[in-house]
Amino acid sequence: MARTSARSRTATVTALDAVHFALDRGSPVPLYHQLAQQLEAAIEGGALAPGNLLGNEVDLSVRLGLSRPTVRQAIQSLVDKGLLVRRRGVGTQVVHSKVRRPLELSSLYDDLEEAGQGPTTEVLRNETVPASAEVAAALGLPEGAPVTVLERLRRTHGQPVAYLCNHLPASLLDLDTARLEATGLYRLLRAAGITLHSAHQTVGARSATAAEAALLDETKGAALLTMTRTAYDDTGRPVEHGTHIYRASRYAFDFRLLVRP
Amino acid sequence: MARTSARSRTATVTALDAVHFALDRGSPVPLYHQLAQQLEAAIEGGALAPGNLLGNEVDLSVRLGLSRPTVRQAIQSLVDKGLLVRRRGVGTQVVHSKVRRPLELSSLYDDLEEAGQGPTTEVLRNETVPASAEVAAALGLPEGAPVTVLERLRRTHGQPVAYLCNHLPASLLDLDTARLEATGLYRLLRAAGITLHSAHQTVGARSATAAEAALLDETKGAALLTMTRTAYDDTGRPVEHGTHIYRASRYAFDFRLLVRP
DNA sequence: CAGTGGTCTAGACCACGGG
DNA sequence: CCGTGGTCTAGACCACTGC
Repeated sequence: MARTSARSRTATVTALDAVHFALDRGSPVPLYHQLAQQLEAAIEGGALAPGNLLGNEVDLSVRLGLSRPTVRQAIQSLVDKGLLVRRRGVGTQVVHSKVRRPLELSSLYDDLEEAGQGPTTEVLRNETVPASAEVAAALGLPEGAPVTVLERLRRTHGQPVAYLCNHLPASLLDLDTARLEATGLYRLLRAAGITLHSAHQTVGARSATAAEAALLDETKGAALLTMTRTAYDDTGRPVEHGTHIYRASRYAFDFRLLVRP
Repeated sequence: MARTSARSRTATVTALDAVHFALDRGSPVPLYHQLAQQLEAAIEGGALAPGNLLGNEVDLSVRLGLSRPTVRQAIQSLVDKGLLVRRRGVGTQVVHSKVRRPLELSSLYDDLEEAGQGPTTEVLRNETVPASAEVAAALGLPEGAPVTVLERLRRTHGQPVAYLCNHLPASLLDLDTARLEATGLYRLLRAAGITLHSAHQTVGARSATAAEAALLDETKGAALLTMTRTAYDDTGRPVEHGTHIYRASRYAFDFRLLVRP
């Protein structure tokens, strides 16, 4: 009884009290993930405004019928995503920034899985060749090993946007030209059971050569955005090495960073 | 007894067996973090080669005198850093890529906290002005609110590399010109107790105007790398908005991405 | 089938921050 | 001081993988 009155006395009213959570213990999706999704929905939907306290973890776990570590795991995943902030002695609150929708790092796909408009891809080249020294080094293969070389031209609204040149170990998969024109390379890799895990990128700029200008419908000397990337699968094996050239007048990289202390 | 023999029978010999771990329960640094650091050192030092299995978590926790969740937390932190991979039914192994040293995302600081060479910074401007519409929007302030505007020229080896223009809420802190020339803006922010948490960046390219060319010792029309960034502190409040211009001939962004499924 | 990581529980004590 | 998150324990059962 003393316990109960103490709890009700100290229980802080939070915006979370009004939110209903539906947890399905029979679902194959983990409880902490269900909770995280519903918390995220509450934040995105405005039920939890920026700066709102979440209320302490113990009360929340009691209310939800979960253990505290499980609740913590859910909250932690949102902290990792940058949606929540924890403060010792204070509580957990919703982050203040308004713009946080595309917080998932998408820059890996920015140029491959497009939003909205209708991008088209023309495959200029798709064949197997011996690896050059540079490609071999990037892919961790011996020089001369067979690699698939891919050259593509990407357009949006009929206008060229980017020239993409990629190299992959030939043993990895067969790339169908028709499929490549219909979808992105990364989708094909994923469909082949290859899950990307990390990538190393270098982004620079330079002036267009005459050939590049002709290909991209620019004038010679126009500013181009360049990117070279090596992507690794979840075991750390190099899977793809690409050299991309973008028309700076029609493309920019847009991404978010999370600083992990 | 049966237990013991069973365990020794099933215990897999791993490269980890040879590694000595020293855990200090009296230390203020958490056990899981001590373990993570020592595991990382073992990997970086080569005691654990790429592809090596770590051995199961239960055995490891017994050997270290820790609970399994604690060991898991240590391992998870290295998985998050991209050093380890977990596979159900298989085990935890060291990732294959050789190049993983600068896996911490450093691109936020690439241009502000330099490596090696001796960069110098010349402060061209450091004053308080009313916020323009664009700056006010980026910083979440009313238009006309006082902001500190900062213009700097960065050189390495005596050659200009970048022109940096930054805006900060004037209420945030006082920026000492002398200190700005001696260290980076982000170091000053950190020293003032402001911890950066996330940032939104846009990277593009364009041709130099005559004025930009003169400032950066380029020729008019030369390719420039541009970057605009808004940085947020750990509560999600905008802290800084910058527009930077880099000489593409002397600078490129180099960074790593981790794909979180 | 046996071994692995994946998830979850029900407690405990500590360190920090604010009133 | 008290409430918060931060850390840690000692178990449990499940799902997936590979043989």
